[in-house]
Amino acid sequence: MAKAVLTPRKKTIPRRQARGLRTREAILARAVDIASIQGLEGLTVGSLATQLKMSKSGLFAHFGSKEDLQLATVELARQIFIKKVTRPAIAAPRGMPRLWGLLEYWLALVEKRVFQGGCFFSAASFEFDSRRGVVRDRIAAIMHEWIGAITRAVCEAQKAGHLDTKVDPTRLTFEIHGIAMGAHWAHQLLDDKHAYFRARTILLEKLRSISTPECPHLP
Amino acid sequence: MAKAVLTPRKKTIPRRQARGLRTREAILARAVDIASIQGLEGLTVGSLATQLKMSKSGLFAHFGSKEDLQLATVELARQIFIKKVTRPAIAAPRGMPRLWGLLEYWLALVEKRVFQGGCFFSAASFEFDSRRGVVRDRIAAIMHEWIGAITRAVCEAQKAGHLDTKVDPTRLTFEIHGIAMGAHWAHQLLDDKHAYFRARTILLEKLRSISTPECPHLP
DNA sequence: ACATAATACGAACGTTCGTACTATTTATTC
DNA sequence: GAATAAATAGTACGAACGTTCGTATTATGT
Repeated sequence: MAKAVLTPRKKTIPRRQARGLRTREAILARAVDIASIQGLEGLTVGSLATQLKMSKSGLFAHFGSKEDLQLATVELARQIFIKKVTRPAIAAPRGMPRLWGLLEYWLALVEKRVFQGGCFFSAASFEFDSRRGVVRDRIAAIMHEWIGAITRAVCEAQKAGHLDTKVDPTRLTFEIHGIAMGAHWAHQLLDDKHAYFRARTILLEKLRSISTPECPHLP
Repeated sequence: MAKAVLTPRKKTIPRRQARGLRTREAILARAVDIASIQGLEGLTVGSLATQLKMSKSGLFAHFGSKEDLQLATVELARQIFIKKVTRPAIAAPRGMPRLWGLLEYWLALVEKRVFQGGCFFSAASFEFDSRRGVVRDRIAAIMHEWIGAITRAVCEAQKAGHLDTKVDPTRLTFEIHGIAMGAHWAHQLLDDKHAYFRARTILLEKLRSISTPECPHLP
């Protein structure tokens, strides 16, 4: 249970080359899915090795510790999130279109089951929110990043004259984020088939109700 | 790993008496706290026994299996939730006061850290939403119950003439629930000190905006 | 009081956990 | 093609996992 927190990491991991990097990728790809289903603690070296038809030791050699594996898994999940949500959204012009892009791609991410077990970060958030250590810190940092991205999009929408400047960006972000997370929850746990439709409707109406006449068309 | 799903539970647990029930209560009280921090899977027989200065076997004798322990833990969490949220809220008169009571007591529950690790059911929801089995089913059923309670309160508020009858109760519940869950998330993971204040403000303004002139005073 | 049942314990089961050390196989480099 | 380094496998470890069993201790009912 108590990790060797004091002993500095000794294990030397060789500088990986093409092949090593490929297997590492394969491992982490699987790890992200397992973690999204079983949680980052439920993600075990043994099950991961079995599923990939590798030996435990061969797999483990790619990481210095389980904590490293968790960290790397979180990192890949972040990359996927950026690729599927943040980046496509940034392709849209600053202002309301970009803000809506963030939300739409986020909802689509979970709806399309890019992570087998629903929203990776919602699950990880609630799994680690009462723990300590680098994994929790990293998850929290990424979520700060995400909240920051939404808040920034709101501010830009105000600067672009698409959104009423009287609304508090932090507060709006809070609302938006809660509703989207509620959609994930209702969809995953309660099998609410209309969860995403409802979330979209609510978010769209919310945004419309505070948008200016100059705001570009919303879907 | 693979549970004996087919074999019916054989283990005979004696009909508990005063003493047995007392220790069982003590076990479960601790279990709820551990589970709210470490999750229902992270809740282990060994750690539970150590913390209670009991033997593993003596503790385990109170339950037929770990699954039973988890189930009993969930059940106690539900009782606590009912005691601290549902029941006090029902003391308020039907309509808007009762609806607001549900929300206020719910937020207070987590703010006052009744469960050491934040919101027990939000954590359990995201931990089990991609699994199968009786534990998941029970959690989902309890959450359905809870959503039902809010929805009913909304309907009553409409019948009482406190709330605009044009609003869709299911949809309003969806919104409300998302925002409250977002508050738990922001508070627990991001250490957002204003999370509950913000959530209250948002919920109150939301309710005010759709309340009728006949609606009793909101806080 | 004595018999019966409830309660708790200690020890052990087989399994899996994360991790470490040593081989062996597979690439790369000279 | 031999030397070197990377990549995987093999084996073993101590601890913890859930669970079972036999036994001692405590309470209850007669």
